[in-house]
Amino acid sequence: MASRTTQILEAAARLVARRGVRGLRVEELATEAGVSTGLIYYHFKDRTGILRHTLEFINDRAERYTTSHMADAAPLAPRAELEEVLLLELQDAPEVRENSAAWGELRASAVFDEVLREDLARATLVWAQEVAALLGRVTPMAPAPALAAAGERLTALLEGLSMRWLSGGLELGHARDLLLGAIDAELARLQGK
Amino acid sequence: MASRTTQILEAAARLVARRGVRGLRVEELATEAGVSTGLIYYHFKDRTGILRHTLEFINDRAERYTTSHMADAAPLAPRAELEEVLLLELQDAPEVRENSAAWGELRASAVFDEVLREDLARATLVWAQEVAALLGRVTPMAPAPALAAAGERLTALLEGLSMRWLSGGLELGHARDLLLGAIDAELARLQGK
DNA sequence: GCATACTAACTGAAACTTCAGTCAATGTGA
DNA sequence: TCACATTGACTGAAGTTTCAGTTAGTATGC
Repeated sequence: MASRTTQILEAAARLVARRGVRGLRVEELATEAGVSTGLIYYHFKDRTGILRHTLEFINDRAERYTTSHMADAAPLAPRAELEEVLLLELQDAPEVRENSAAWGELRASAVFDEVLREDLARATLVWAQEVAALLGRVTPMAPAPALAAAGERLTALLEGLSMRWLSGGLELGHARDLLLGAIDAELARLQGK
Repeated sequence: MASRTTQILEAAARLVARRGVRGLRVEELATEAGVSTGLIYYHFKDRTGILRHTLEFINDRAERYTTSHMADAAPLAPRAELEEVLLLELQDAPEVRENSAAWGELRASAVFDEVLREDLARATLVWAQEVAALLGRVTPMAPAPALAAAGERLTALLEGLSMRWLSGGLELGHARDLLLGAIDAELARLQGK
């Protein structure tokens, strides 16, 4: 059984995905988590603290479901693995959608909230580096800075596509095709150079 | 001279860019617009109404802003023009920053607000098509669907980079380099095919 | 009996909304 | 031309609501 803290964070992630960071009310969070408002403040310093931990939680959860695939029986070819890791974020599974929505909200909120920035920037960096590492396994001869740049571009693109998908401007399948095209373009560039 | 309603909406757009949708205070809006709080409610039903009209206003302005640029008949080489149009959104000028921030807020809000979606999707489409047209002038032999896809990718990437820039996770110069790299990759792909 | 976990009820400030009333401009009838 | 009536734009303060955060007190396990 999940700890109280986890239970609250799960509810927060759910709520952020449903109502947005802007729409997250502490009292509503308490109801969603099935606890009192006081308990929220017992476990978290303040609303911003809730948000910061929610971001961390979402990030950990995303990492878990991306890396858990890596433990699968069949070891994939580097490129297939790269594609799978990136496409994982573009699926209509409730948890994935929730993660993407919450991530987008936190990104948008960080524009106006200093406190969220550092954690977000670090998480983004780690993510981009992971993608860069995967790219490196596909094109081992490519120089590190080029890999890093490609990793940043692919993750930034994925965020952009994800927002369009969630805001209803882009079909999921089309978003996936666009992302695959970008992977193709980046790899061609890395190999050609 | 702008009408009172427009004057209020301009102030609201400014404030949304500065403080975010959640940070928009009616009293602060009144001050920014140089009117009384009462007048806000004389012209708009309630806070939600202000927001709805403001986002619509931003959306219209963004659409006008991009398309008016094409009328310049700038004597630039196709590729230079393409780069200029895209890099326009990544500048530290107050007006650009305001537009980008407001657009990001609009995009994020649309995830939770049905009403905003349709207009947003249309503006996005127009923008992506404009970029596709510019790409087509650089690589006239490229098939239309490939151009359209590249236009969608570049604009989505730009949105993603813009958000990272505004949320403090990316230096402006680096964002510009990344975008130029993506243009390079897309053009290489269009020509190579 | 002490620490940890937890709740219900409450507080205060911030912010949304309303409203009674002012003001300038524009009819309108004699 | 002048007095009076009407209207739309507008103000600022009072009224009301919302919400993050607090507190006092209770249960539970060690």
